[in-house]
Amino acid sequence: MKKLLDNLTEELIKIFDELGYDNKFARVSFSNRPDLCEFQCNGAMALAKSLKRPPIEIAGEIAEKLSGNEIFKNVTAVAPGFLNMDLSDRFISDYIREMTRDEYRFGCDRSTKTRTILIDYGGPNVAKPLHVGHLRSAVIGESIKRMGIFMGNTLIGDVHLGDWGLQMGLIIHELSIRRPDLPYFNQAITDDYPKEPPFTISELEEIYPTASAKSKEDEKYKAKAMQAVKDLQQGRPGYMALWQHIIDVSVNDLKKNYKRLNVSFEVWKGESDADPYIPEMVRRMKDQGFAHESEGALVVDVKRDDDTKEIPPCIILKSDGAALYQTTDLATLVQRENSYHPDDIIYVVDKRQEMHFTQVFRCARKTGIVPDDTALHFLGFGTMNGPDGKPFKTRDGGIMRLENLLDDIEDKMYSKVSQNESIPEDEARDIAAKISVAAVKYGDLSNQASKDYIFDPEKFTSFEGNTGPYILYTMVRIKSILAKYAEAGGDKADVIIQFPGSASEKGLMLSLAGFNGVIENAFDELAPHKVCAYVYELANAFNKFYHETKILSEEDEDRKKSYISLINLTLGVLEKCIDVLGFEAPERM
RNA sequence: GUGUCUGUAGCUCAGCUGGAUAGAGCAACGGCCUUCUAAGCCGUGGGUCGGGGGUUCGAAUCCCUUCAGGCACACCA
Repeated sequence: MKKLLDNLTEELIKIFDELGYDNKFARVSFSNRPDLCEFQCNGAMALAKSLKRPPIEIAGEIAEKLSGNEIFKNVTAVAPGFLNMDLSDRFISDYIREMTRDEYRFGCDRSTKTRTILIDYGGPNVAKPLHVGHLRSAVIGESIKRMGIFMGNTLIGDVHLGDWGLQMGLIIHELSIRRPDLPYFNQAITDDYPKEPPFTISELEEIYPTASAKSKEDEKYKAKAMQAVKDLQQGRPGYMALWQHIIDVSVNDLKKNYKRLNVSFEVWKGESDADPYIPEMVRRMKDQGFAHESEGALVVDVKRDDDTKEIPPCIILKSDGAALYQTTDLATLVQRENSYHPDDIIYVVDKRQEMHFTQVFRCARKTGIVPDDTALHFLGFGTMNGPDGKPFKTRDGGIMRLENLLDDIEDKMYSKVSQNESIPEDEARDIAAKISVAAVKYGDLSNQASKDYIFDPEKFTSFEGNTGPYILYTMVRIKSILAKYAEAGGDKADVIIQFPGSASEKGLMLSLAGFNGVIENAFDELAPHKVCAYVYELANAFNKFYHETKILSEEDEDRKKSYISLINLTLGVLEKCIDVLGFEAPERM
């Protein structure tokens, strides 16, 4: 379905062409002065100079041509040269009616060329709990993934686990001290290891930091851990089996935590999956002359003449011959190219890693790991700060677990929801969980991803104004009306859309009509906050309409049906929007 | 030091492919529940858009400069 503004712009283009004016100035936009008009075109002012005529005259000429047009009404030229116009009642109601016929997409067409897009938005380490630092990547990435799918693309979300390297050696070594009796450490045994893991997730979460601390104080301990890594990489059976247990236990726990946030991944690949590609990749880089030695390390130069700053070379192998994280990320690209041939790869990672990815991207292009027609996107997000403006911490300054953060928010929500005594406890728990997710995700997503933002639990749980709960509340109101309508024997599928009967009704219609443009634009720009802004505007438009309009007590049956159709569409669009943002609304609250 | 991002109401943030009187929310103050959920709606007060130049008919938006803050700058990830 053609976007509203495109429809209008096309009308203007016709006029501009007739008059012989450059039609690039014909663009129509939503008015920035809703008190004066609904839409505007500023082209006359831009044209004035080249035409050497007063802008108001040009605008007047266009307005003249538009009189009698079926799409517009109240077209006026205003000093110094604005062209103001409103939409005809017929056009807007026709447009809305067409939206209601498209009950899954609401007039938002799929992209003309659909792509396979790989999105990397997890990055948790195994054996370590998710903490607040993992929140943004998960929330933003999930939303972009959902937008991409809605636009008709194939999206592959990859969690990209940190499941390789020293951390694994540390755990294995620490475990070998605590439980030397385990069969994994007995080299005589090479098969038939126990199916059950020898630890729980909480034990694992304690072992790792303990081992990490020991390794920093004790050189010998560290050396042994590094030896364990080497043995693991060479495929020592006991270690491989143990490693698999660590992964399984961790992944299980991670899935549980992500699920709470409505976040899921299509693939659970990790650094270990990239590891086998490293030797071949490095050899090719050497053979093809891309890599050379510098200060003992193997590097690929990635600087360019137009750089505004010095971009250091991309290190492929350290001077001791070991791979490092750039190597792993490059090998991951080899693996992704191999497995999926994506058209786009999007990294949703902390913006502090921008330099690293600049190097990796350039190196991947230069060495042909990634073909020229594969787009690499770096979507860097800012830091989540506490109310004090500094990185979010627990009360005593430690790292806050994501789980604990969500528990806190959920408890506060529950105490609020449970004040409504008509709601049984189970349902109240469920509602509180839904509102919490909405509060947290909307609070995050409504900020531009690239900026730092302040996460204030008090603010997020008070939920008045521009918040997730406000959106949910609006939706619950609509659901409640629709339920009562159905109880009284009405059928919301019986769609009638009449001409708008009030300013607030037309306002709601205009807001609804913007849906397809907003989603398309938000995905193009990888900007979920634009969906939030839209959802808020739409909820406002509905609440204003709701306040002024008695829907169920309307006596004119057709009028009532029209209202029902309109609010049903509103609910559908809101549901689609929050689905794309990654949360859902309860039936009541 | 170099680069980069940010600076908009008391607070938290939109707006930044240049357009009319710079918008929301919170906080403050004042209205609106015998009627579809008041977690709502309506209104009032609150701004040198960090400062200074420039381009333009027109600048929060583009350019230059300056101040303040964050972040990154090859063998950690």
